[in-house]
Amino acid sequence: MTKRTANITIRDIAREADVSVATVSRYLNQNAYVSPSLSERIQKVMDRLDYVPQATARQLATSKNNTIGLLVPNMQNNFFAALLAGIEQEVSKHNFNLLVAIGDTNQNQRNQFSLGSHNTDGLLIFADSLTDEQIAQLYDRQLPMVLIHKTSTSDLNIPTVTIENKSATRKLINHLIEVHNRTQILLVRGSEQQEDSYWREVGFKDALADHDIAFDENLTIRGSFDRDIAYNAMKAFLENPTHPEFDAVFCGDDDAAIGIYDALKEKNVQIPEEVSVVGFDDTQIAPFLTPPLTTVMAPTEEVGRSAAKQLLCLLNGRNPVPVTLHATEIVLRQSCGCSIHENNSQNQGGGFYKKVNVLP
Amino acid sequence: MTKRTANITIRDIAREADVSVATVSRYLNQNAYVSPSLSERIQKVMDRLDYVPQATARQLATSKNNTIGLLVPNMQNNFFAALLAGIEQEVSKHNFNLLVAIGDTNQNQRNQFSLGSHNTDGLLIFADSLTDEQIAQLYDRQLPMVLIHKTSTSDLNIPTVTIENKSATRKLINHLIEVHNRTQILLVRGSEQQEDSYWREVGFKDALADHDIAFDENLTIRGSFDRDIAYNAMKAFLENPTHPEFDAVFCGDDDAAIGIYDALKEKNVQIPEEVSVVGFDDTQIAPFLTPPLTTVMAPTEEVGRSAAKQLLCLLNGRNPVPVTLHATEIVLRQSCGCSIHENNSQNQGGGFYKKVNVLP
DNA sequence: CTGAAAGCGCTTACAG
DNA sequence: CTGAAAGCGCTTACAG
Repeated sequence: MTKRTANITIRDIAREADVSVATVSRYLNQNAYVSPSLSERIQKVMDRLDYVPQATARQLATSKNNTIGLLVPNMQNNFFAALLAGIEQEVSKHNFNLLVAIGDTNQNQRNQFSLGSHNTDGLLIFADSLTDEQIAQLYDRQLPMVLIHKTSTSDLNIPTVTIENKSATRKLINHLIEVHNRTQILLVRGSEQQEDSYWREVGFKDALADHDIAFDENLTIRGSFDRDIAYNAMKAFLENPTHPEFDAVFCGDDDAAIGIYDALKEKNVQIPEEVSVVGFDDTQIAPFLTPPLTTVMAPTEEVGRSAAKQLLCLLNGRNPVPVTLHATEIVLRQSCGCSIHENNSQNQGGGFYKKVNVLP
Repeated sequence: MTKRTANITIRDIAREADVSVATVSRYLNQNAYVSPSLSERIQKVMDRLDYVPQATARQLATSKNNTIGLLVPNMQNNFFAALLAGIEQEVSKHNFNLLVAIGDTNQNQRNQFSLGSHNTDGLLIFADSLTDEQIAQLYDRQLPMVLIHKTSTSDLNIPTVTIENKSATRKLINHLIEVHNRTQILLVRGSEQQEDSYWREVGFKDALADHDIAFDENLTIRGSFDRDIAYNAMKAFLENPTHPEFDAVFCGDDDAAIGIYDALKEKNVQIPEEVSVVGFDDTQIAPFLTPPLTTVMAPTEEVGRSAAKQLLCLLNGRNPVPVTLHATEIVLRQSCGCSIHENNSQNQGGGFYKKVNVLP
């Protein structure tokens, strides 16, 4: 066992500098005037002894952890890295630490979360990492929280940071209908609890309604935001001899789109000539699919940053914004049927717009 | 300020259950026999008061943080999510917490790291997140550490978990030479400090030597493991009217390959007809490039898991493996010139081998 | 401006 | 098997 050498403590510093521990503490935290001569003596000793204050002791004394926790359901989906990057940036800027837990993994027997008020000052909760009951439980314990891509049930008062799903989807589907004359659009549903799926579906239906197209339950499949599930669902759909005709697919998200592409290609369905395909998120991979995926750009890193900001707000006793809704924009690439007149077909990973020439 | 309600403590439990705090503590930690009747009383009170032990107090008393820290230089590169997933999995399995810090962000004035013995029991350090001096400094403080994709300087004794770079690269380049008759292969160098780059370059040279091809310094460019840097370097190379001819590019890693693709396509260089391109890592994006990228599969999630394992080993006083070298394998897709006889060209994100038909 | 002392909420020898 | 008490390393009223 790597026994840690007896730590040098604030008491050692105090003794060597011939001051009280209180003074050392004050110098350390810069929260009270300490005379220059003492300051200098203290600093010298700290340098000499290579002193680092013990976070735990400070936390216990102040009952602040200086740490926030992030809870995500898994790490599959492509945009997690972006979310984390945004969060970490903001969190470390304010000298907080970031504890990360992946929901799936932490199904403790005792229904006790690995992250909570015992080890964090507050939690960032992504989508359905936690059930509503679990969230309510933490809320009862007064744990500061911010929800990401999910709004809190109406009786609770938890700030939310999410993206505009509905109108972007509507615009995207309208593009399919108006520009590419698609009318039989297959909807790949996300998981039911997922709020993003819900609003995307609403936007989808709005677009149909805009053009007096009846929503057809037969033109839906259950896909979740998962590549393989989407692949299998699409495959099953295509292999059903009585499946209705369709001329486009709205995938729910980009990861699902990957599975949809595979299933379609396997059956030699041409994208976009026979069937337009569109996704949502504009993850890193979208511009690299063949054909490049038309989708909706979600500013995920920004979402991460602003969620962290809201939580920090809460921790500082300032009033957070109840709902932060980040704007999204459709990104036209070729999978909808649009064509491109530049030849550097890949140099735009970041979700930038392309100069497109719309072809019906 | 969301004042936390006065916490219920072990003392409350003890009082209500009419036992001593020592007994509650023992029951909590299951580290000494507590009679069934007391146990029951304690459990009841804990349930009733909804008690959660305060991690900080426990940490201070035991001088264990039950937390390990992960340091990464940035989050750009695609494989970070996989690494993190592997680490979190292992760490949470052992009921440890995971603190994440991104190196770039934390350049504190005082040369004090946000992660260290003051808030973690040990550190997982990815590649060159820290300088050798910084590592040495932490080592002096006896902080348990494991290096990932980097070996420790010979005077220190820090376990390393990394991948086999050299022989895989050699095999990859030999494939280019032997199967596709490439002889003028451009080397896109990674950053100098990066050990992966170093060994890949050695493997590259070995392959040339295998075929008595002289290594040509003019056939190298400085690329780093970064898409944009690689793009610009490749572009500059191509625009130099006196640039030497080349018939293949070894990109250093997959991210760089993306930039190389862009630069090549911009100049209408056909991949792989005119120039073969190969990468390293087999990140999620590799099979989706056009043409799909031939590369080397690095088991990143596994690397994460095993790094965490070694650190946990260290923390438990058991002897860690000094160097864990994970095997890698070349993955043939089309960018080298191989062709494929299946039509589902994308349904293999995970880095599986394809059934390939080798064409010279 | 500085210090002595109590306290944060646990754990763990030491007794019995 | 259980309890009383000291201690982990800080912070922060309270005095002076």
